[in-house]
Amino acid sequence: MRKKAQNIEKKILKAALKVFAKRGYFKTTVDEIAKAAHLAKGTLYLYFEDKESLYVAMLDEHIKTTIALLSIIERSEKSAADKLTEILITLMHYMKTLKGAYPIFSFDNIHLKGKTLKNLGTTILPELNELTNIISRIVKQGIDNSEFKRVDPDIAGSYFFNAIRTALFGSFLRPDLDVDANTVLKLFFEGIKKRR
Amino acid sequence: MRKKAQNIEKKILKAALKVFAKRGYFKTTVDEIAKAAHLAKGTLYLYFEDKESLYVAMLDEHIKTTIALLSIIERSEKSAADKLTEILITLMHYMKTLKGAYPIFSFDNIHLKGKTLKNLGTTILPELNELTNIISRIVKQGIDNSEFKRVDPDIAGSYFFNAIRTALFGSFLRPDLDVDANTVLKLFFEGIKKRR
Amino acid sequence: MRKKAQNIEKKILKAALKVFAKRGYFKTTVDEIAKAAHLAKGTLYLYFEDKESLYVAMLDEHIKTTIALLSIIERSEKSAADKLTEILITLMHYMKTLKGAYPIFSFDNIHLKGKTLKNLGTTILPELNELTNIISRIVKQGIDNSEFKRVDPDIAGSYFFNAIRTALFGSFLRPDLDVDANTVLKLFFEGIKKRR
Amino acid sequence: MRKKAQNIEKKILKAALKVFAKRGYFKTTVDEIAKAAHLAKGTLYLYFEDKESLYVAMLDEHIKTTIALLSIIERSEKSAADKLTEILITLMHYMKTLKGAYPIFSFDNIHLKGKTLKNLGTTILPELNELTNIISRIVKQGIDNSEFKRVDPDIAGSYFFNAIRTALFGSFLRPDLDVDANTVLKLFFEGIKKRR
DNA sequence: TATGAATGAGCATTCATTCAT
DNA sequence: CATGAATGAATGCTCATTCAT
Repeated sequence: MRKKAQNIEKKILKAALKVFAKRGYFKTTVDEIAKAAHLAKGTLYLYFEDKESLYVAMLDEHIKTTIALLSIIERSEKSAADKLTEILITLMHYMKTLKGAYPIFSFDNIHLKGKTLKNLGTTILPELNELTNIISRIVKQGIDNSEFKRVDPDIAGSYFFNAIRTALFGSFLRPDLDVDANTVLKLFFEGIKKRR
Repeated sequence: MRKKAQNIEKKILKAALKVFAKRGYFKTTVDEIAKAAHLAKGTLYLYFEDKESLYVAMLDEHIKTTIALLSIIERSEKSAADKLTEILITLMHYMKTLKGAYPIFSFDNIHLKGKTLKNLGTTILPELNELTNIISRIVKQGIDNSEFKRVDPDIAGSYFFNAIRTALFGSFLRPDLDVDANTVLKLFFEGIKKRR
Repeated sequence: MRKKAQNIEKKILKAALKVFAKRGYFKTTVDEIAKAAHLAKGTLYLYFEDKESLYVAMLDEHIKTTIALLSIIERSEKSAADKLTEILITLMHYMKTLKGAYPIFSFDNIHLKGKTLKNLGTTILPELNELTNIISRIVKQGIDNSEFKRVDPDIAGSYFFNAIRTALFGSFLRPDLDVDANTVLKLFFEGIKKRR
Repeated sequence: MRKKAQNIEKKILKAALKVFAKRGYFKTTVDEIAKAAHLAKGTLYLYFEDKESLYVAMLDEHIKTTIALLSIIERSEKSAADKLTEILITLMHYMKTLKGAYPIFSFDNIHLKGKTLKNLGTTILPELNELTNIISRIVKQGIDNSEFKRVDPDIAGSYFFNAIRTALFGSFLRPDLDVDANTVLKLFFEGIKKRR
C-alpha cells in the first residue's frame, strides 16, 4: 500500500527531527532514531539511503513546509511590512508545534559525502534559493511600494533571516534569553536610533 | 623553556582552528590537527587533555581576543552608535586574519562530557556573559544618551549579534552572499522602513 | 532465537578462556578473542559490556561450575577426607577438559574499573565466598567427626586450596613438574613427618 | 663513580618493586616508576634496556636475596624440619621488610619478548632451579634422616612452596584471611588427619 | 516488507621508547 | 650522565551499514 509506506516515512522523519534536534547530527545514532520511531534499525534503510540522506530528507521536509507557509503569505494582499511581520509570527508558531526544534535555523555543520551533495544540488539548494527569494521579493515589493528604503534586497533578506533567528532563539550566545517578537520587529523596521 | 611550550600550544590551537573550521568538530580527527600542526598525535595530548578540551581551549582563545577587542572599543570616548559600528568593523577585520573561520560565531553543537562542562562553567560561560554584557552596556549607554530608543538592552544586544553574524557570514541560508558592513549597520540603526 | 544467543555467548567465553589463558589479560586483545571465536570484534560487544566484563564473565562461569562440582561432593555421604580427595580428583579432571587453563586458580591481577567492581561485589565475591565456605565446612565436618585435628577450618581450607594448586600446576616456581594427586593428598592428610 | 651508578640502580629497583607490587606489571607505567625513584623517565633507560628488563631485574634481585637467605639456612646444622620451619619464618619476615610485596610469590603473568627470554634462560631460570633445589635437598635430607616419609622430594618441595604461599598470602581466594605460620607448619608436618 | 544480529572501518587515547639539549 | 618533550604504534570501543531470516 502506497499510503502506509508514506506514513512510515513520516514517522521516521518525525523521530529523526526529534532526536537530531536534541542530540545533534553526530551524537545521534541511527538506532536512537529507530527506537524513537518504534521501528527496527534496518527498516530505516528501506526508506532512506543512509543517515545523511535521512538528515537531509528531514531538513527538506521542513524547508518545504516553510516555503509553503511563506508562499501563502507572499501571495496575500498585504503591505511588505505586514507580510514580514506575519512571516515572523508564523514561523514562531510553527516552531512551537515542533517543540522548539527548528532544523532549518539551527542545523549542524555536517560534511556531506559526494553522493548526497549531488542530490542536494537538485533538491535542497533550489528550495533554499526559493526560500530566500521569497523574502527578497517581499523586500523588493516594499522598496517598490516606497514602504522600504532602497537597500539591497538580498542583504536585507539575509538580515531579516537573522532577525528571525533572534526571535526564535535569542542569540546563539544567549540561548536563554526570552525574546519577544514585537521588539525584534520594531528593531527591524525602525532601527535602534532615535529620530532626530 | 617556558616560551617554547607556549609557542607549541599556540601552534596547536591555530591548527585546531583551521581544521575544526573546515571540517567541523566531529569530522575532524585528532590526527588531522596533529598533521596540520606538524606534530605527532601524541604530542597534542601533552598540551591538551583530550579533543574536547582542545576545542574548548581554541574557542576560549578567540572569545578572550574578542572580549579584548570589544573592551577597548567600549572604553573609548565615542557615541554608542560609533562604538557598535567600530565593533562590527573590527570583528570583520579580525575574522579576515583568521581566514574566514570565526569559531565563536559558528561553533558546533558538541555535547560536552561532564569534566569539560565543569571547566566550562568557570571559564567559557563567564566570558560569554562578559561578551554579551559589553554589547548590552553599549546599548544602554545609547539609550541613556538619547541616541537610541528605549529598548530592552539584552534583546537589542542579541539582535546586534545576529546583525554581526549577517555581516560576517551573510545568513546561514546564504553563505555565499557578499554582505557589506554599511548596509547592515544602516539597517541596524535606521531600520528598513522609510520615514513618513 | 534465545538459544542461538546463548550458544554464541558460550562460544565467546570459550574463546576468551583460551586466549586469556594463553596470553594473559593484558596481552590479549579483544580482536584476538573475536578471531578465536570466529566472530567480528563488534559482535563481542553485543554480548559483553567491555573487555573487563568479558574476563569477569569468563571467570564467573568457571567459578559457578566449580561450585556446582564441589556442592555435589559436599552433599554426598562420605567422610570429610573422602570428600576432599574427590574434590581434588574432580578438579583435576575438570581442568583437563579445559586443556590446562583453569582461570580460577591462575587469574591475572587486573585492576578493575569502578563499574565492574560494583558488579563483582554482587556476583563474583559471594560466589568465591561460597567456594571457600564449602571447603571450610567439609574441614569442619572432619573435625566434628574426629577425622581431623582441631585446626582453624578457614586456614586449613585455604591451605587445602594451595594443595589443589600444587596438584594442578605444581608450584608457580615449577610449572613443568608433573605432580600426582596421591602424593599431594597424602601430604595433606598425613603430613610429611614420619610418626615417631 | 661505579658506586653511584649502583646506588641509582638500587633506587630504581626499589621504586619498581613498590609500584609493580601495587599496580601490577601492565598497569604500571615507566613514568610512575621514574617518579617513585625521583628520576626522569629517560634515566631509567640508561640503567635498564626496557620495562621488561627492569621487571626481570627486580625479580632477579629478590630471587637472589631469597636464595641467599635459604642457602644460609640450608647450610646450618639443623634437622630438616627445623630448616623448613626457619625458611618459612625467615621469608615471612623478609616480606615484612618489603611491606607486603613479595614479587617471587605473586608475579604477574607477563609475556616476555624474545630478547628478554633469552637473557632469562641464563639468569633467572638457573636461579629458580637453585631455589627449588634447596627445598628439595632439605626434603631429601629429611627423608635420608628418617625425619620425613619417603615422598618425591620435588613434589614435596613444590607443595611446601604452596604452603609458604598460604602463610604469606592466605589463599588467592581468601586474600583477607590472616594466617599464622604455626598452623600452616603443623599442617605441613603432621597433616590434617588425626592419628588413629 | 521488517527485523536486529553481525560486521569491521574508523577514531580517541595511552604509553614505551628515543634523542636533542 | 640526566632530562623530559616528542613520537607513533597499538588497542579498546562505537556505530553506520548489511543481510539472512
